[in-house]
Amino acid sequence: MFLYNTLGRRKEAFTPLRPGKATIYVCGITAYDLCHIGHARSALVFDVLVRRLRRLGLEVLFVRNFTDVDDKIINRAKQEGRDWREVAETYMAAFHEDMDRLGILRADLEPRATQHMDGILRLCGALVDAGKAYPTPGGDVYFRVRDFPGYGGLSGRSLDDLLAGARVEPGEEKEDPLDFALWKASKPGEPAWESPWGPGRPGWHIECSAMSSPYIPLDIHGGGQDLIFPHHENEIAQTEAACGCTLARHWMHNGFVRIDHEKMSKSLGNFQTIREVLDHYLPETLRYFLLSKHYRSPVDFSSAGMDDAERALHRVYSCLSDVRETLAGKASGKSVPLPKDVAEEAERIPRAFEEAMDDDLNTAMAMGHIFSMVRLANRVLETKGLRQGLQGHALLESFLGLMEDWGGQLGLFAEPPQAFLDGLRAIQARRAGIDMTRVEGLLAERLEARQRKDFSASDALREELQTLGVIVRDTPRGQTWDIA
RNA sequence: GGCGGCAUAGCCAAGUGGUAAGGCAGAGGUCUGCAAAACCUCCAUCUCCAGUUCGAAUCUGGAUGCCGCCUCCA
Repeated sequence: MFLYNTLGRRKEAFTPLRPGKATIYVCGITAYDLCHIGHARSALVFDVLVRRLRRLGLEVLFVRNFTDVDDKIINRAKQEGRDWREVAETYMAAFHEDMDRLGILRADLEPRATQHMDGILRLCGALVDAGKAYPTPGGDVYFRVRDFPGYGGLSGRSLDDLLAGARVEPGEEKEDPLDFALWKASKPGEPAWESPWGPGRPGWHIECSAMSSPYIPLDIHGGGQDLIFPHHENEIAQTEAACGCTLARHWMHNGFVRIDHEKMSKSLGNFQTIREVLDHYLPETLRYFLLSKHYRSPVDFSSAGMDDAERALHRVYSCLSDVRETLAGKASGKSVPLPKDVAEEAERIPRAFEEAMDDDLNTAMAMGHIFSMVRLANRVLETKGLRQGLQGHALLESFLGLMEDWGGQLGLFAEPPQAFLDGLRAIQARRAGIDMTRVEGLLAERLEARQRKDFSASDALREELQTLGVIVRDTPRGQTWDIA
């Protein structure tokens, strides 16, 4: 499998340090608010990575932390007059709830910063003892950036570049503007832990160093692209300065979700929470939407894009439904050879899917192969002789197997097809504000008209339904419908 | 100002040297009582300019536009 490594900025063959095992650490959220779609994307990318590596037979240890003590949490707690711990608990629970709905697998370990204070203090102490960090009279501890030779390696910046943008906040007692805080003295009323430098709390970066240190060297360390600098750069400096070894061999960073061409973020206020989106769309639609682009590219979130995703999913699930129905019916048992191109495609596509997934997790391309497979299945379904014949039947059987495998890797297509299609119609109807009682009445009327073979009445009803936004379809098994 | 990324059809989106996957939308056809779905066919030379090469969307240089990081951020 080839993965793009931010360290070195190129695709590299991924070979875990210990054969057959992979250790992955991904930066999770700071628990101070509801998650938005950007968080969903990050979680999703690494969810698919883990699924893929497991599918390849690797034993994966997947760690995703929670930052549960931080300025933002403290501020939120102050605003709401709540305890900061309660705020953190609330939003960690919300994270789980939202991610579970999106079918994102739970991490094997979910360390929290507050549970790792010993490790954090040990790490700070070791860095201070080694002269790589220093306490200030005010009780802060800073990391000496200039003493760490590789600093800037991940983000591709030189110390001079960084100096131009560096600034010192009033009240900070840094030796050098580049230095960053490992430990912050607490103000009265703020969460505080005892330390050799007085009561304080950890800086953001050191938390991750402490939480990941039991597992280093990591095979893969991941997060959003906005974490490359300074978070991951600092994490590398702290961990590697303290232990003298490599923090992670492979760094993966997902691209942003944008709205109107701008990064979706809390500070810009242009975000949509996962919950808001799931009020209007099925979780699988969001999942499909996000996976239909490559994980390193930015993706523009829009309702038009989500509507497209719905139609695409509809196509897949309709096909799955038709295939299942055909397989449940009778087969002729006759040998009816597949058209040559169908047979060849059926041979080629599964390989192509694997290649796409192994090429830096190219889910967008993999999705293309899935649709090519769907077309093949539909072609077989198209002709009676073919779908009931031995070879066609076998192809449809293997199609279902492949879709289960592929869907399992992407976290898609796992619903019973009819249930999915029903759910899709329901949410679309709700979104369009369609009066379902009325629709059902008209559908019943039309059914009767058709039984009477009164086609003009039936067609009139179909038109009426159409103006309501409902498309009616007549199939060998009767009348079915969809939201336009 | 420093560093980095992106620019592919009406929309979304793959494709890193060999002549443009896939989805949505559109046109024509098959099927259908008529439709719809499905299937078949059609629909781009890849922002611009200049190079390298037998050959470039893919490499190099330049231009233009957009975005990100440099401050909390997935």
